[in-house]
Amino acid sequence: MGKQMTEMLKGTLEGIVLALLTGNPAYGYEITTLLRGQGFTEIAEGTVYALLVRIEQKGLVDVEKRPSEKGPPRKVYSLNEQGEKELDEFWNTWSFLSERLEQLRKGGK
Amino acid sequence: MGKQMTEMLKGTLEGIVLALLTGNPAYGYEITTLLRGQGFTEIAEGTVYALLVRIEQKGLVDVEKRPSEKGPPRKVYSLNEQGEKELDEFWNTWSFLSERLEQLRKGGK
DNA sequence: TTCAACTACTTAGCGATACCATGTACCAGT
DNA sequence: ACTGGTACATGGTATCGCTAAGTAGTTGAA
Repeated sequence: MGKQMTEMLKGTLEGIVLALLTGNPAYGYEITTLLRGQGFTEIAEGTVYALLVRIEQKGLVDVEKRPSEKGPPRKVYSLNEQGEKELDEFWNTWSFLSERLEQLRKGGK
Repeated sequence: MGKQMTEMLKGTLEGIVLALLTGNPAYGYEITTLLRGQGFTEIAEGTVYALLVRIEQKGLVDVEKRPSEKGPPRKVYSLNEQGEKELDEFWNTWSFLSERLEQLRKGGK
């Protein structure tokens, strides 16, 4: 999708992942394929893992290590209370930006 | 609005400014106050000027220097053809991201 | 058994962008 | 002379996504 998308994902990708995790614990590789399946075909694997490290360090998710049948053990991430709070704020920020942009698109000054 | 907004503006602020400039040439200081008036109260002045330098170097805008009655001369930016093309692409990228996010918000997997 | 392919996670270095802080400069009113 | 509004510029910082490469375990085909 190119450079524009790369820049636009900054700040939103984290929210996207948090949203994916709500009521649906998942591990890195799974999240990457999920994202790709939703059209983010060019998401770099390393990006997702780095993001997961970040949100873990920020205390937004709980982590549990589980064995896999076909590869190294998985690190399963689940959204915790603080993560839900962060996600709420994300949606607020997103809504604000989204509304401004839609207004601009309609030619609203 | 905080750190979340700062990150989210990366990639979108440029589009916002390009959108503001469509059919409406403006100078830096004016753009800054316009943005603040539209709710982006925390936009740093330096950010806008740096962005304007950037889009000028990318050839998205034409610049004209005009004297001001109350201060140093203004640099008036107007969107050119290439800028309109870039703005189109911006809206495409934005639409894609926006749709994905709205789907996520509705709980769509 | 060796090798490719898939699963699964990690990390060092890079580029782009917004922010902070500060500085320059011009003008008006007090 | 000083303050405040107008107008632009810049050097350094932090964040975040990408690139590229590596480590490791499993499976199945050659």
